[in-house]
Amino acid sequence: MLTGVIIMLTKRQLIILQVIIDDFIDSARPIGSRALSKKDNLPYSAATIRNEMADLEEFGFLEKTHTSSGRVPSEKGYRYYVDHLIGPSTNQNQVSIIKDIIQDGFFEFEQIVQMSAEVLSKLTSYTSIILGPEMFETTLKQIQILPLSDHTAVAILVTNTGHVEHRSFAIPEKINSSDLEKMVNMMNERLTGVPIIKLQEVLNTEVAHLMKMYMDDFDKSFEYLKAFLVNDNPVKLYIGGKSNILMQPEFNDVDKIRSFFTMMEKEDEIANILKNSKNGIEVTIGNENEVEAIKDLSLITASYHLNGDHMGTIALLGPTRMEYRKVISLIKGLSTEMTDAMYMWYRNDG
Amino acid sequence: MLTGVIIMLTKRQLIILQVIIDDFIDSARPIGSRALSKKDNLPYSAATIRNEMADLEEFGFLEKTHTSSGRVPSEKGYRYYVDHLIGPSTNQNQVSIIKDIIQDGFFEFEQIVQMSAEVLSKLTSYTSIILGPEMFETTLKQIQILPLSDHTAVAILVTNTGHVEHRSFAIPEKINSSDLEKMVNMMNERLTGVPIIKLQEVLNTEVAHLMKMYMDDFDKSFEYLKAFLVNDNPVKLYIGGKSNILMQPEFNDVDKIRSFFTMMEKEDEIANILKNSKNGIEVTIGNENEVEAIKDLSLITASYHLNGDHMGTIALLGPTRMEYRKVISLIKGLSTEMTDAMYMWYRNDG
DNA sequence: TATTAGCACTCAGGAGTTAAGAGTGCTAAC
DNA sequence: GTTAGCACTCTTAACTCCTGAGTGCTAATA
Repeated sequence: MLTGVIIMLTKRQLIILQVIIDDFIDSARPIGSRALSKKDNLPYSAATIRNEMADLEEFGFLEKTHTSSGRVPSEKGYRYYVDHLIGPSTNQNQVSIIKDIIQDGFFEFEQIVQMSAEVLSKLTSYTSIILGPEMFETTLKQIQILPLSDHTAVAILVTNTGHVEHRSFAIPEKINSSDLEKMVNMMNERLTGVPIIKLQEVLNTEVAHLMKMYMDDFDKSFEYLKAFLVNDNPVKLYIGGKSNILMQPEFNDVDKIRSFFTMMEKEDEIANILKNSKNGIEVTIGNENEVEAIKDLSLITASYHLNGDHMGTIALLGPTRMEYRKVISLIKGLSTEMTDAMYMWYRNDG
Repeated sequence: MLTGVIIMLTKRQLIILQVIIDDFIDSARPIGSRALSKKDNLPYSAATIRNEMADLEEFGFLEKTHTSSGRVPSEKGYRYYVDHLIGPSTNQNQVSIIKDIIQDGFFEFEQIVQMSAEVLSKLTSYTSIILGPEMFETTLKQIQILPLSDHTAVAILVTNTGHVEHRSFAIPEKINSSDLEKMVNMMNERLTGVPIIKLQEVLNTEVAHLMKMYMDDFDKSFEYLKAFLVNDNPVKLYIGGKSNILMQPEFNDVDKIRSFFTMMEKEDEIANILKNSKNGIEVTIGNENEVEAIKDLSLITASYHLNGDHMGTIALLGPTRMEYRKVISLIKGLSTEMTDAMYMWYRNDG
């Protein structure tokens, strides 16, 4: 394989490479010169194509599975294909499915994300992963504590984005309902409008000493409440179509399936991969991935934004033999939609 | 195979049957007379055991995979094993793992159920499914509508069990915030304490005409609100360890894996199976299952209760070669715990 | 009479062989 | 520069052979 050299492909080589990759993406089977020469858009003899294929292999764009097999795209081949051979394709009507969901307006952002992940995986038959959104701009709207019985209550937290979290807890013996009410009022006074990521700070400085006045066994309850308010892992991962990959012929092997599912269970690791993705759309093919577990898969990521700040990441995970053209346009569309949706949500921030 | 006859097994046959099934549950491999005769608890020659095995096969408790293979338990064999050969086993320390979670008191019932499902599947390496709880005794505690911006708001519904649901929606143009407030007050007045399953009725009769007074484009908003309050599918399914079955050697075949995951996606169907399960613990082995998709699996179900009313079902789905002894005691323990937990939650119903 | 040893028989599964088919690389002709 | 032709390679599936595990039956044994 020639490396470190700028490779100029002839027009014919470009066409042949494209046809081979398109065919392989479609069929998942190696293709030979004879079969290629029969295709309408390739009016060359098998021998000519064989020569070109030999060159393309020398350049590193194609591979053989064994000495006398047909050719298969290499990772470098996919890279070239993604970078140079796929023009802009508009899956406008597919994007509009997602657009409709988002613009319905009746859904909370979280639901939108979940539904987008599911639609995305259904449209592509790959596994979709959406990270986010980050909470930079999210502020606390209201805290409410609602007694359920003499000794239990549910705490409800609402953000300006319509995100709701809640947790049940036991009311400490010494606290009566009027104490509780005062406490909540006090917290709302101090915490409303505070960005979620700053909650911990404000809680520790401003609120802690006030709380002490109301509660005798302050420590335990405060710690508990803090754990509720200050979520360690505020950025959520939405996964759609985990079992879609079972439809892909490359997962015809039980071990591969096993290792895929094992990998998908490590949500932290996946979140990390997505967090580190750059702005804009990014395609990482096979061994280009740094994480061992997905070195035989391709990952497409795109970010969505708010006022230029990176808010989250949309991703699709599939075999290296991926329908890049379709997938890229779809993800581009979705990230635009989600950026718009973010803007809509935060626009009239009360 | 002899059927319709009461079969009396000799003591030795019972022991042999038990050892064979125990061994197969452990190893998943057919076992032959020679290997059996070497076991400590079977001081008989291979020939003797062969004769007994032939009888057990004639009775229908054992099968051969081919003419000269070792024996494997038949479904009838498992049935006999479950009904007569497994004494009470107490996995007390395993049950206590779940007990600790439940009794922590800090979790909402829903979380408890989710965690139980996960622990159950982890302890067993099978897939756990928990249905419920039913809402017979659940009543509405509070409705709240919190404006997020000029034209969006989030509605929050809390039940007496600490269950919280919420949904964002667009505020109709013509409604101002004081209208909204009145409306919510009115709904709380009328709906607090109403059982969730009767919400629809009360909404249609008592609340509908009152609402009309406040809202001009009443219909759309009312319908939307109703859809939120009256959840079509109030009984939820919690699934744990979906990919656990990949560890089972019987799922060494991609097609089986595929059909399993396809089946698991049909949550309605699964919910139906569990809904129709009887009170108490129930073991359904292979073809005893009426649903086609699980005819080569075993399902163990147990119900949990409140004041004698069936509230929900705990289930484990695994290969017919299941660790029945362990699993049954575990599920028994869990259903007791969950019944207790239900009682705790509803005890001080405010 | 119940148990056991012995032996012929069966079958699954792995190793080895063969044949067909798809595809290649090279050479020579166009 | 392109193409036809041909020898060669390698996979895959089908077939055969062989071994080992296990059985059923019969006759000997306790």
